[in-house]
Amino acid sequence: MPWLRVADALKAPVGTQVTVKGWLRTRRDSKADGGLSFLSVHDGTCFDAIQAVAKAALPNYSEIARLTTHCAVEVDGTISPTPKGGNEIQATAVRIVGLVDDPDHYPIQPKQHSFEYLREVAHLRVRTNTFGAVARVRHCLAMAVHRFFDARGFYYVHTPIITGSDCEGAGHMFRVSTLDLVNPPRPGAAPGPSVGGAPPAPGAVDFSRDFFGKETHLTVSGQLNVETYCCALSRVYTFGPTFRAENSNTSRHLSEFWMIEPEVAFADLASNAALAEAMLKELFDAVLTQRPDDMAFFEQRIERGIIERLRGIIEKPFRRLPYTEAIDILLASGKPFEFPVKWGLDLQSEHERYLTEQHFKQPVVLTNYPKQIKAFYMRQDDDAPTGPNVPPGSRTVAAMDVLVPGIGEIIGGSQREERPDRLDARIEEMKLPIKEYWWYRDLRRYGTVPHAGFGLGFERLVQFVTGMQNIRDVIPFPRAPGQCEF
RNA sequence: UCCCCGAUAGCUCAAUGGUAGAGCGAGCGGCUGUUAACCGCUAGGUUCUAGGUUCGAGUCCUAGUCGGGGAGCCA
Repeated sequence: MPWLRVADALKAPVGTQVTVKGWLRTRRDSKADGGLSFLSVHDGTCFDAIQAVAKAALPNYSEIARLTTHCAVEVDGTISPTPKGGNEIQATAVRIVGLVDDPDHYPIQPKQHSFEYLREVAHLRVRTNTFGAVARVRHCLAMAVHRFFDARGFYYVHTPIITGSDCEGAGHMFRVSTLDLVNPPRPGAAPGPSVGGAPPAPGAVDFSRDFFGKETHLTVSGQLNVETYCCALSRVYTFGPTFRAENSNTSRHLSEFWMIEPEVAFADLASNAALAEAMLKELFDAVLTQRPDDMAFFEQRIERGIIERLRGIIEKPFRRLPYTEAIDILLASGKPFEFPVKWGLDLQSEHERYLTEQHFKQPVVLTNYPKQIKAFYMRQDDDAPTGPNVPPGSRTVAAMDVLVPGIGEIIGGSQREERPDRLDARIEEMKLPIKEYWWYRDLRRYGTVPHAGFGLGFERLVQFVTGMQNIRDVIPFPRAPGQCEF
């Protein structure tokens, strides 16, 4: 008999002889027709399980009648309609492949479990409805990302995970080292082979003897590297893991997460924002059309209205809003914010939430932030901002944040500073180690072009699409401070 | 990292400083084309960890670990 995925067996014509292989969700027994068991079998190929009907006449029925949740089985049988509509399998054979040992203590039971509990059994939680659905939606989004960029002539660039520059500028980094932590080499200590690099300061650890001959870390962003490929291939993107050693304990932060970073040559901030908007809309559309089964589940059990919200976002243009105007709106709102609203200060969560959830009720692209609160590589705007709330002498940069209701910042990006003198001036101003940026600055010396890009937090995207509240529940094995089991 | 809250059976939760309980799940039986099934019986506990107060601590105190909500850092 042909082995069908459960997704295909559910659509197969009545009368088809099939084999399905998978795991039991539940078993229910009946004494009707001389005794039968209903086995709900799923294999992860779609949200639904298929019901197999096993009659007492089967030679191994006494074993079948003892099957419990997540026992592995192979079922041969004939596709038939159920009395209530839909397909089921009239089993001619049920082969028991793997039993569940000690079902009383098996961590996953046919009942609602809290997400906090399931996180402690992350190796098994993917067998549940919710985490199976999250896994499929996550895959669907990842594939849609690649399709979106491929269709527009972007090249997928594998930027390095290990970085030798500690100047990527986005928070604390994880050290990568093969040195002996207990007794690291120091100058003046027992001599050993030096791999290379500058002589260390007295008393400091001698990283010239480390694996790469210098200090190395896990990357906090592929952007600086991908800019080099952008300045040769025109349209590129990275999609890979990113590491932040920050002590963040929130439902929106991970120590290890995946980020999508496109970079486009001969592009300005406006086209950057347009790309971000087109991408998000296409991703939402992909999930709605390709995973209606899983999205129906999220709609029903995780967040009411999520499907309509995504549809609404696809249909309406995003709101564009310069930072200066956002300040005007916040000041005019009369809301008693906990943190001050003042031109030059960064917006707090409560301010962003007011804009997306109350004032506009839709995604908002905030642009042209004060230069003092943004990164060194962002392009300095030629025009000075004007308005009643702008202090004299203020300057902005071509930065953008895409804010969405519920999550907040989902994308951060900018047009990059392509003018060598202006870039150097910013590096000096911010007292960054200019020597470390030698190859990044070379891009401005040799055939510089305006270019722009952004970073999309993949897990935040999955969160937004599914309505899952905690980011630790949209990545298979979350890494967070104090959390690296599995 | 900061503020607030929490941790008791496999899971979700009760228990005035004085004998540790229920529902679900599991095992056994009954009933039923069942599908959050239903009914009965049974088993199931180092009350997060380490100290302390007390005649006596699940309960009070201290510290830690982990989890939740909010904030910061950001994606």
